Amino acid sequence: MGRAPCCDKANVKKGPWSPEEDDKLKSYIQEHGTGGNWITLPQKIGLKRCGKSCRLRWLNYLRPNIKHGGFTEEEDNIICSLYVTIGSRWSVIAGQLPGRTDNDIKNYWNTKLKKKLFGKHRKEQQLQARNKLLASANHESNGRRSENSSSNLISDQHILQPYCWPQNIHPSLTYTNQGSSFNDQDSIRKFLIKLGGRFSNEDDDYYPLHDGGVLSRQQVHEEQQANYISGCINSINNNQILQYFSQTQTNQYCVEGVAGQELVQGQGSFTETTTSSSNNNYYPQKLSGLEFIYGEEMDGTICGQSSNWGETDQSSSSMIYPSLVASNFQEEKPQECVFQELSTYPS
DNA sequence: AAGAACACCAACCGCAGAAGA
DNA sequence: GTCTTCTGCGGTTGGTGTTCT
Repeated sequence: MGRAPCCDKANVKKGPWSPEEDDKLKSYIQEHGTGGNWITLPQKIGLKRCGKSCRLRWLNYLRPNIKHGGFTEEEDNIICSLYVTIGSRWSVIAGQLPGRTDNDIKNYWNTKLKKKLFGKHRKEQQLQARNKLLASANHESNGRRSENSSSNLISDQHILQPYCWPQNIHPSLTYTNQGSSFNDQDSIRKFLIKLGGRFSNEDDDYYPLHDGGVLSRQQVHEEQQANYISGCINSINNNQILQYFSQTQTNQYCVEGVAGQELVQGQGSFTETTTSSSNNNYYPQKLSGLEFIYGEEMDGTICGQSSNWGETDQSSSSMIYPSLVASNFQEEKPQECVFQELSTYPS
């Protein structure tokens, strides 16, 4: 059985709101509140609008103390930092910026901030990578002939400089493994707490579960990494990986956000995965909006999983991504293989 | 001056989770 | 426990304005 529509779509007006409609909605809500039911609200005030549309209009535009445009540098920094940490959770990010709406921040990120931060940088990187590839190709054609050109291409690419996240996004957010870097979960948590303390109690070393239980930070850390890796390599189950964790040092190259996001990073460069919060699995998936870091032509292969992000031409991509190939795993020492790759990339 | 390309942003859509019957 | 309804969220679309050729 399909879900009933929230409104009669034939009888609702779409498109831009008129000043009259704005006035009706604003004055009603200011006088009576929403009444806890957006669906019936438009009928009450005689608006031929969908309840969802009214809600959106109110939240994004009519609500008092809404700021539009004119983002400050400090706000830019906060948005960037949070995006790196928690991904595209615009409502959470908006919660840290009073007067800003998630829609506004989302638009701002997609249209301006992304380009501001990476546009020029990326072009330079791509040009550099392309030149090196050309030089490498010339060298090959003049000298030795490769038996397997594709594998050599990949290894050559690994020599190239990968995309680097700008170091000046936020003073407390760096990608080195030294000093006050953002290289562990505590740092991220402290940073988020500093921004507003919405995420957790500073003294809290335990993560609440839906069933009322708790997980220690270490347990969460291990489970997330295990889920992540098992998501990469389907043939290895979580328990095997957790077992590995219990026997070895935690991999220091996995940096987790509070909500299961991970930045798998190396020295001054990183690759990114995000997780599906909806089903509590920590499987990598597309992190929308960061293709510019990887390169537009990236084929969506994350740790050996292809996720059909779009058409690609791998040979033209200047993105260096640490590929954890499943077949490697299925051989003799699977766990060592993945951790070796993670911990040594990029060399 | 005109058309194309690009940028911006308000609004829509569909999905998932929460709440209630 | 199941179904329905509502809310909130993030991704996407499409209209409009601006810049480029």
